[in-house]
Amino acid sequence: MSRPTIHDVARVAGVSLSTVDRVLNGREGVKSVTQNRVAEAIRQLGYERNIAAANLSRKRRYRLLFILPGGGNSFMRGLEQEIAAQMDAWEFTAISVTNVPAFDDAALADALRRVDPQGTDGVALVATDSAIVRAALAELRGKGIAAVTLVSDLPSSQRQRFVGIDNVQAGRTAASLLGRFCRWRPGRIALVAGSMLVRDHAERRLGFEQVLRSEFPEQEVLPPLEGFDDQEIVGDRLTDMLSGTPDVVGIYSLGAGNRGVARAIAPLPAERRPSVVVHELTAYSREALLDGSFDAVIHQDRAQEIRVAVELLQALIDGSPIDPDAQRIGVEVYLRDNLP
Amino acid sequence: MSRPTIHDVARVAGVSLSTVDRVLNGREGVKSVTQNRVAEAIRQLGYERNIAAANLSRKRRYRLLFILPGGGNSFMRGLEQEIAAQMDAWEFTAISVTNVPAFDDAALADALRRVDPQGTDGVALVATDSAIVRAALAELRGKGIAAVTLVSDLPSSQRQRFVGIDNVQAGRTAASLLGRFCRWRPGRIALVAGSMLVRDHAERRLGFEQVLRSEFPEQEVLPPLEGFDDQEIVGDRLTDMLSGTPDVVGIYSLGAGNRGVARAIAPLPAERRPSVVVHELTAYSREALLDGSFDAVIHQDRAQEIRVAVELLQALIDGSPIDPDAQRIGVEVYLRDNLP
DNA sequence: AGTTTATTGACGAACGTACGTCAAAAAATT
DNA sequence: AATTTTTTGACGTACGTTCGTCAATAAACT
Repeated sequence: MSRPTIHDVARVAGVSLSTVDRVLNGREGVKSVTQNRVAEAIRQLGYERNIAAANLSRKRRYRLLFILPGGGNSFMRGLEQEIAAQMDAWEFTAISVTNVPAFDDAALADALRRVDPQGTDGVALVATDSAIVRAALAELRGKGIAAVTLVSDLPSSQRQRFVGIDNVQAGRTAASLLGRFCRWRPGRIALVAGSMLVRDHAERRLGFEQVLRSEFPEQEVLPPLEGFDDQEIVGDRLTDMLSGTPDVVGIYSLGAGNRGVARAIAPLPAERRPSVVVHELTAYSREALLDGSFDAVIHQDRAQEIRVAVELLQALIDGSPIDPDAQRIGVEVYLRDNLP
Repeated sequence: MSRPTIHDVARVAGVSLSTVDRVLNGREGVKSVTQNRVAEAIRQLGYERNIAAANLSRKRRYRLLFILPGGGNSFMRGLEQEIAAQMDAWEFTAISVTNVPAFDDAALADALRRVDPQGTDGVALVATDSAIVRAALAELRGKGIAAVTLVSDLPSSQRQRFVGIDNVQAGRTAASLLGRFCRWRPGRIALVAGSMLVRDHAERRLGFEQVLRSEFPEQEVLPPLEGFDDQEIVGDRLTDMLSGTPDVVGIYSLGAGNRGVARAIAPLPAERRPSVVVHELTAYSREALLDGSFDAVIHQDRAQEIRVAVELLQALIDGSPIDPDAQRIGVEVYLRDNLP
C-alpha cells in the first residue's frame, strides 16, 4: 500500500540494510553481483528514495552564494528581495548574497576568487562577459564548487548551467507583438537599447530584427538609440528623435529606462501615440500599462528564476539527475488586462 | 546556526517537549498563560516547523480524488495526463481520478455522493453549475471531506476554494490583444463560443466585450456564433459567416473547436485574413501559431492547476494557513515566438 | 484538609534514511 | 591449510517531529 522502503528492498534482495545503503549511496565494498541483486529489487518494487527522510537523517545543508550586481538596478534589487522572500522556504539550504559593482568584470572575478571553498557548496552569478571572469570561474569549479549563471549567461565557460530567459526569443516576441500592433498603420519603429555591449540587449535586438524583417518586411526599424539604461538619457534622446521623426508608430525598449520612455511619449497627442513594448514588470511599468502609456511588457519571473537556480545547484551538488524542462524560464507577456 | 527545533522552544519557554507539542498541534489541556509563553518562545527564536520531519513522523497520507469530465475534451485529457505525471512527485499523497460524463450534473452529483468518506480526505472537481451538484457538495462537506473546484467554479456552494483562471480576465486579455491587432484596420470582430450555458464561456465573453466597448469603441463585435465546441459545427458556421461578412478583421474563439476556426479561415486570401485569438495551447494550436493561422493563444497552465489544487487540499485538510498568492493561476499569452 | 480536576512532564516508540563501528563470513591469496 | 583481503551483516545513534501512556504536580473545588 504505502511506498516501499529500504527495508523492503533488503528483504527482497536477500541482503542486509547496510548493503542496500551501500549500494544506494555508492559506497564501495559491494560485489557487483550483489549490486545487481539490489538494483533488481529496487526496480521490481519501484522503490524511490524518501528524500525528506534522507535529508533529515544526513542533516545536509546546502550553502549557496548568489553574486549579484549592486547599484540601483531595480531588476536586480527585485531578485534580491525574491531571495530574501524565499529564504526560509528552503529547508536544509542557507543562502547568502554578495553584491559586486555592475559591469565590472575584475570585481566579479575577485568575488569569485574570494569564495570560501569550505563554507560554500554552490554559487549563482549574474555574469559579465570577460576572460578573467571565465578564468575565475574555472578556478572556482576546480575547488569543487558548483556554479550556474543567472539572468545573464557566460557561454563557453565552466558554468554548469544557465538560468534565465532566452533573450533572442524575448526579442522575437516583442517584434511579434509590435509588428501586429502596427501592421495596418504606416510608419517606422524605434528601438531603445541600454548598450549593445551587454549580451542580453544584443540578443534581444537580434531576435527583434529577425522577426520584423522576415514577418513584417513593410515595417522599417530605425537604428537603435542607446540610453545606457538611464531614464534621463532615454527620455531626452527619445524626445529628440520623436520630434524629428513624426512617423514613429512603435517603440521597443529592450533595456531599462522605462520612465524615460514614458516621459518622451507623454506629450504626444493621442493619434500620434505609438505602440510601446518594454521589458520587466515593475510597479512603474505596471502603472504605465494601466494608464495606457505602454501596450505590453515582456517579463521574466524572478521568483521562478531564484527557485530554479537553487534547485539546480542542489541537484548539481548532489550529482542527482536534472529535469531539463523544469529549468525553463518562460518569456511572459503582460497586457493591461492579464496583470497578476 | 541551524534552525531551532521544538527542543529549543521548550528550553526557552521553560516547559517540556510535550507541552510545546500540545500547543503546536492545538491539542487541549494547556493553560493559556503557558500557551503564550510557548508562542513567545517561538516568535523569539523564529522557530518554524520542519514539515518533512512532521510528515515523516505522522506518516500522513492525503487521499485525494479528482473528478473530471470524460469524453474527448483534449483539455481535460491533458489535465489527466498532468495528474499522472505529477503523481509520484507528491510524497504522502495518493491521488485517484474518476471520470463523469461532461455537462451531466446528475452524474456529477452522483459521483460526489459515492465518495467514500473513510478512504478520501479531499476532492477536486470540475463543476457543472446546478442545484443538485450544490446539494451533493454540501453533503460531501458535511462528511468532513475537503472540496475545491477546478477550472470551472461553482459559486455560492460549499466548495472551499476555486483553482483556475479568472475567465473574465481571460476575455479582457483577448480583447486587449485583438483590439490592438485590429486597431488601424477597419472592420468587424467575430466571436466564436461553445455555448453560453457554460459559465466559463459566458465570463470570457463578458470580459471581452467590456474591454472592446470601452477601449476600442470604434470596433464592432458581431453577435456570438455558437459552435458547441465541435470543430465541424464551428467550421461550417464560421465559413458561412465569413462569406456573408467580408469585413471580419478579427476572430476570438473562446471555447474549443480550434480546428474548425483554422479550417474556416484557410481559404481566405492573405489580405483578407483576420487576426485570430483562441484558447488553450495544445499540439494543434501550437502548429497553428507556427504556420501563422492563429496570432495568439490564451492559455492556462495545467501543471500548475494540478499542483495548486493538491497543495490547497492538503492545506485545507490540515487546517494549515493558505497563501492566497500561491493559488493564483495566471492568464498566459502565447505568440508564435514565445512558445515553450 | 481532603478530594477532584486540570495541567504538565517524562518517557518511549515510530517514521525512513544515513553513517559509523565491529565482527562474521566469504573469497582470494599465499 | 593458513593467511590475508574483500564483502557482508548486525547493531546503535541520529535527524525533528508525532502521539500515546502514565505519573507528577498544580489549581480548583468540597
